[in-house]
Amino acid sequence: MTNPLPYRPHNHHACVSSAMEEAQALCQSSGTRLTRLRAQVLELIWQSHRPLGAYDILAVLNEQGRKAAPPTVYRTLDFLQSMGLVHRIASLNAFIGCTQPSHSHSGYFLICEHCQNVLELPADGIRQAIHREAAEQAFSVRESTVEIAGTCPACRQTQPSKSP
Amino acid sequence: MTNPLPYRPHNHHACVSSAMEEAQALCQSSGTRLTRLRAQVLELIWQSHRPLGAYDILAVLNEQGRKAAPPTVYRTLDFLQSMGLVHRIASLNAFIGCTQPSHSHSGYFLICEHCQNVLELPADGIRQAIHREAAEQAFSVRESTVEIAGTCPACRQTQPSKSP
DNA sequence: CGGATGAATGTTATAGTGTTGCATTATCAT
DNA sequence: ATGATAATGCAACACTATAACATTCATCCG
Repeated sequence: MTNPLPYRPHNHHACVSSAMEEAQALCQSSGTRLTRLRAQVLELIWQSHRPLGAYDILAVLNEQGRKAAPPTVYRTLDFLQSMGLVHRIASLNAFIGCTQPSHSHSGYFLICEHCQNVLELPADGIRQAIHREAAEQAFSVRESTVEIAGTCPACRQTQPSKSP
Repeated sequence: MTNPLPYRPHNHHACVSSAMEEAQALCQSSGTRLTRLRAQVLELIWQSHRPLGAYDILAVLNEQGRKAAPPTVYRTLDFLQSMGLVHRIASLNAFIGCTQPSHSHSGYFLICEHCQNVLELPADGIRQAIHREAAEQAFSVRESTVEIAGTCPACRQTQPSKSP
């Protein structure tokens, strides 16, 4: 029904393993530990290019034989977020792997409402616009949430129109 | 402790009543009904320039003698949102009055993490940047969520620095 | 007026999301 | 090894939101 891969085609296996390697390196250099649980959760998230809910992750962990309860998942997600390895998408109550974990940044997302794929944007233009508008209000920005819902190019072709 | 008024000073009573009048007019012209309950909820929201949770609203309604349960509040909020009279702030699970109900638009918000006041921006610059970046990805935008958390000018003066 | 109709609200129950607090286990440096 | 610290297990709970059905309210038409 919906495509498990992002609409921008790529080698998914390579994409996951390179993300895992990058995560490992990041944790080493920061003196934190990418434990088995954390790696497991990160990999789950990366295997899906669409956002996963905390309870989705929980269910998979339990299928995999680990006895996990909600706090386990949320703590793990907190860690991964603090490392910049995953982002939380507030409008979906869900989590997605960060494509640029090395750079500290807020996430800017294009969310397809048809196939649920999410594309993370570098979004320098948006960031600049935000800081410009904030500056006009003398507001100092800590973090910005930008979540753009709509239709990705692939789905627009498949479902070209909804007009009556 | 925290200031119940927005950091941009204004005549709050007038601001609330003009919002209520505008809401009344909007509903009349669209053939919908601004019932007592709906007006009550909208006024509650407007009286606070900070976002209110659905259960905050519920509590006040019950204090005011109405026997309300969650669906009552959520349905009312759905109506007010569909009229563009209030916005939901996803990152806070809370609701705030819309300052431009006549224009259809997404909300762009500056959220002060210290005093909880929220300022809604017209944000043409941000909107343009979003559409430009989306267009580059051939993504068609339906709705965008922009929620900028940080410190408002008033709070920056009060709590000038958190650096050690 | 009075009944029919549809919109709005009341009511009960439940689903979904996230947190607190404390017990236990694993890891690491001495 | 041992003691300190980080990570995970576990139980209970708080907060946010929706489903399904019953009742009340407003309006329109005869």
